[in-house]
Amino acid sequence: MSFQAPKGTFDWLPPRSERVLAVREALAAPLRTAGYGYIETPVFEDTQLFARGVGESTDIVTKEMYTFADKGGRSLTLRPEGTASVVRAVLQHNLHTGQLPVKLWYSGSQFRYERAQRGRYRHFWQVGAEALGSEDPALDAELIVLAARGFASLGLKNVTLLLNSLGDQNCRPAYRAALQEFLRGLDLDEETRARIEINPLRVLDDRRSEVQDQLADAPLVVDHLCAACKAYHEEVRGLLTACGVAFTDDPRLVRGLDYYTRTTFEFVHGGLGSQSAVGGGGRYDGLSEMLDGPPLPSVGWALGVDRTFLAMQAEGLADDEARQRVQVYGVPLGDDARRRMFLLVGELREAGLSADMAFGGKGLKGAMKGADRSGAAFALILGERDLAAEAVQVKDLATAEQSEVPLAQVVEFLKGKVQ
RNA sequence: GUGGGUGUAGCUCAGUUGGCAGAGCGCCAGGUUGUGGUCCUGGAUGUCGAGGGUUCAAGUCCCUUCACUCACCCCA
Repeated sequence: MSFQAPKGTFDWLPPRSERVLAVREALAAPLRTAGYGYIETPVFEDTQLFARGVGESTDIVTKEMYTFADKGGRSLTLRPEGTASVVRAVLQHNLHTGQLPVKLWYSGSQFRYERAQRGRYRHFWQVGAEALGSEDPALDAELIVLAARGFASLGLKNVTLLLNSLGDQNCRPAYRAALQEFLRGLDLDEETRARIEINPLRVLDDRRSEVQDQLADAPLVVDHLCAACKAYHEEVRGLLTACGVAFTDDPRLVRGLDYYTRTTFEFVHGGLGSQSAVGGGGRYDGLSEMLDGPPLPSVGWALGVDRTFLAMQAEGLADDEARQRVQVYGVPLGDDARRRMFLLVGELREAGLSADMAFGGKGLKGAMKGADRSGAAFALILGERDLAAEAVQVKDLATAEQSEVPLAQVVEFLKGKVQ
């Protein structure tokens, strides 16, 4: 085997792929009921969009982007996340000049150049939602509730919601300074010391115990929120509680992208190997301006499709048993019968039944095996004798009962039997 | 970018002090020349990841390399 999927990528194969498709649909379904419109944006964008939107100091931008030059010399990057693209599209097409908020959802591939491990790949899939142009705690709460509904609809029981507020341009600078002062006094490696100056909040997110052990007395954002941010955060918390959505306050939750303000949240699960997040998001009131747009306070999230599937596997919700692929399976004997069966299978499909047939000139036994493996409820056996009689043998594969049905009536006959 | 583990049949994996390349599952065929699932019988499939070295002899020992995987960093 000379070719294989590129490093850090993988293929979804049946029957698992069908379940992943269903996961994607289930995560998106609540958004459709809440007035979110579907948006598709290019898989690649101007590199600067992500550099400015995601943040120059983030790991995503400094080392995880798939960046390449096209034949025109433009620097393009495969999207590492969806929000920057959506904001760019909204600004480009002036969607924000209509009624606000603009509510959009998307679903698709994302790319990050990382060392792959369980739950973390170079090519992965997200379902995302964004509500742009409105500063309303109910909108933050709505999105969180919709995500929680999506996970719940898949049967997931062990998804936990972590919630925090990062403050805004009024209160964050003072907090940031206080945190920096604290962090500078710690014993940290060079890379982390550099991070203190660029994005000190992310030091709080470090999972290494030698770092965490020193952070016990670190100043927390919650203690530095201004009155407006505090009130906003309380409102979000109150709405979630009223909706019956459980959450855990996590004052250390900061997330890795630079654009977040106020509300941040993460849905975590224990079944993802060393990863924990199945989804996450937050408010990004300043992003539009970073991308040369007008002030456009917004909130959004992205849920990891493949990570959600891992979580389902961990909870025993993703059995690999093959499903029924078709309802009816044709078993032709001989060339004349094969031509007639080809037409019959087409008629069945036109009539709304799913149907397949044996291909490749298999013998009867092999064709019957095919019928069995297709999961079909009925096999249609057609040989020379049946053609002469203008009839087909209809075999119930569960009971092994077989009856002869005139070819002219078999479609109606099966419509009555199946479903 | 850094560290650990693993590479043998389509899949999951055995393979002893270096001595004929194996099992289970799957696949194909036959038992049944017009009947699947169960059962019985038979069959095919290998660059033992790749390259080099030691040896009479290497899947096994040594070196190099590649891939996969898990973990760190970080994140969905």
